[in-house]
Amino acid sequence: MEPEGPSRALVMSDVAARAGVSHQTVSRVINGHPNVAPQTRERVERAIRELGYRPNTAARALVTGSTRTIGFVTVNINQYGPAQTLVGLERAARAAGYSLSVTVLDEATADAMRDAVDRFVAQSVDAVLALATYDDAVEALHLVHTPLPLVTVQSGGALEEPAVGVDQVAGARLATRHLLDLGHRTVHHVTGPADSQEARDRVEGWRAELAAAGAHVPVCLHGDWTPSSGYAAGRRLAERRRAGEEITAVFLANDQMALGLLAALHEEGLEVPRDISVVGFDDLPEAPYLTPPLTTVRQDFAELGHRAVELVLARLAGRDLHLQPVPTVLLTRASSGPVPVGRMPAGV
Amino acid sequence: MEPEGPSRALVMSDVAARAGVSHQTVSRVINGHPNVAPQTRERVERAIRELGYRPNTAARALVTGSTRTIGFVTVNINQYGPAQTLVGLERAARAAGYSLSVTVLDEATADAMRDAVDRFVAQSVDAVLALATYDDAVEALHLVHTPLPLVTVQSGGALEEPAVGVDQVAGARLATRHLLDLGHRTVHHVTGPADSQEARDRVEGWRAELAAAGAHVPVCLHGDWTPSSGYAAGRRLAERRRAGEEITAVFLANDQMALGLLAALHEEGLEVPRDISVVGFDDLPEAPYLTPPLTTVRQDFAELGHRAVELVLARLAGRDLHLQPVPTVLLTRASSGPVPVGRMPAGV
DNA sequence: GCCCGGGATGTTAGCGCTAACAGCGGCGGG
DNA sequence: CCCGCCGCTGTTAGCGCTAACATCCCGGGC
Repeated sequence: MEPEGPSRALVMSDVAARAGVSHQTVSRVINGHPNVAPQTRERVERAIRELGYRPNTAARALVTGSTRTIGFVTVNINQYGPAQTLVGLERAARAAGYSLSVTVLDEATADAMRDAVDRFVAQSVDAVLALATYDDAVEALHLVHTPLPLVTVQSGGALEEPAVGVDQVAGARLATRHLLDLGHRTVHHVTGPADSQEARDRVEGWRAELAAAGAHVPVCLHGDWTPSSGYAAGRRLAERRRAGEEITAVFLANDQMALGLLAALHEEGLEVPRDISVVGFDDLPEAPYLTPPLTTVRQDFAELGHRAVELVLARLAGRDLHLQPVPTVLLTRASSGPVPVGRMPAGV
Repeated sequence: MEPEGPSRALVMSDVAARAGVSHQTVSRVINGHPNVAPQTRERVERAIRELGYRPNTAARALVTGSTRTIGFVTVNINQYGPAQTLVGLERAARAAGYSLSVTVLDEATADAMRDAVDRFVAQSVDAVLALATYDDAVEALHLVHTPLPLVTVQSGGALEEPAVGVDQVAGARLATRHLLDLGHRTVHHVTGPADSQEARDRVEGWRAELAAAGAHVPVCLHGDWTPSSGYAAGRRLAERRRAGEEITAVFLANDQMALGLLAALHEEGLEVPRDISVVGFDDLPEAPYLTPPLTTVRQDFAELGHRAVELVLARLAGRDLHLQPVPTVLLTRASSGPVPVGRMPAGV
């Protein structure tokens, strides 16, 4: 007879009434406190189930100060890496009972970063995860004065603050070593943007491996992650090759640039890997279907997300954790091959 | 002398004290209520600025019942489309003063979908946005009984519930018409997965345009968005062509498949566009750098996100809005060209 | 048999904010 | 000259929950 529609949100005392206990006992059951009689606990749990009760997070957040939400701020989510990182993080956060609130920065300036973190603070997230591959972003993060734990993902470099990342240096060494093993006397490199720590780490790995092998370290070509810049690099390399320089292997800081480079080499009449071997970084879904299929380095984003959340949880618990960088895997495909005898250009 | 560190969160009464008013007046200023003397308003605003005060969203949410958060649930964020949609949504939501809480489904099952929406309900988001390109997801959404407004993005088809989407049919017609205009007698089509409404819409557009032109409608080849399936389609088309079938133009439901198809045609010794013209859908960043650069259809994801949020806001305000689908643009590049005379295969 | 300790439960007081109402002046009209 | 209304501001009462304290009851030790 009473006009009780499906509306009028359920609250804790509704459950309490049905179970014949006080709302505080319901709270205790929900939060898994000890000192609740097994029989009472069962009764409350049944009431919760029957009513389909869900605690109000806002009220809980107000009193505990914790929203069980992690803020994630990033730029360039349309890039493969960041998108995958987001997926990995969300999955790991969800598994840990947290939800993820996302902000995609329009630009990696200190102001935008500070604003994003500010909004997260106001939103009372428990922690902030920042994908900080760009220096601007990293710097901005340093300037942000926040009472909450901040964990940077993929910031690489000198890590004073808690951070997780993929071992870019090792990945680059893997790629370079692979090419040297194939018999190339040296390996050329097309970098990512200079203000990206990731890009610099890949340069470092490439250089280290060449040095370790006693190989000549050529001057880098500079790219900016885009296929367009890879295309330009391809043109320039072809030209230098025509001028007599020995160029038989190229390692590019990402697959998108490799794609552009392949297009340029093709137009220049150079064949891959017969004339030049090409190795990329990222393992885009399309990498196996390029012409030719691209040898590349894969990063484990699921693992990265997992460790990032683990680190956040540790910080939240007051523990300090020191995590190793996530390892990478080399995927050998047709774009890299041995230097054919007699195919060397005119020589020095 | 007092031990006041940078901590101890700022609350409204701190601002009130500094401005010499009551906390309620501060609240009024923040929420833009009328009936506050200009001078008082100014004093309060200054205090807010000086203190760097930000209202606590949990407390506000508790009393207003609104968290100013929108939940977004999606699958396959590593695909270009979904990732771009996310970016568009986040931007639009932020502009409207909302934040976006993201869930990436592992699989598009009803259970997973219901679970995600449930979590959003518990989180008291104000509305749920669902990227529902797959039937499973759409069905799951229908089953979800939720007290909050639910807006589907890109679900296409018969829209009973509020939804926004890109005009897939028109996009596919654009692509098909372009190829017919180039002189091709008909256009072959490689579809996306059968359980994707988007994919079916593209089929429909392709078929409609062929029918309108009185052209023969060939049997579709079936793909699943992956480069791999495009590659397989390319092999089959090449074979059928060798068998004497007239195949001079292909429209693929996305760029990734087009990429795979280009690789297959290349291996088969077929030249694009001399032997076969190819048109994709999506305009991936790498599309201009494929061999040859890919003619494709671009969707406006920023606009899509904008309209989705607009629709959510309208629903929240109790208004009902009927939005037109977002238009698409054809980008003509080198992969599509006229049918060269005398290049026709042996004929029927 | 009485007192004490501790497990199980209930009661109370906020968390920081907004909405509703109360109060308090000043100005215009009767 | 006084009343009433209105524009501005302050006061009070929750929103739904958890933490701290209060209460009750039962069993064991002296």
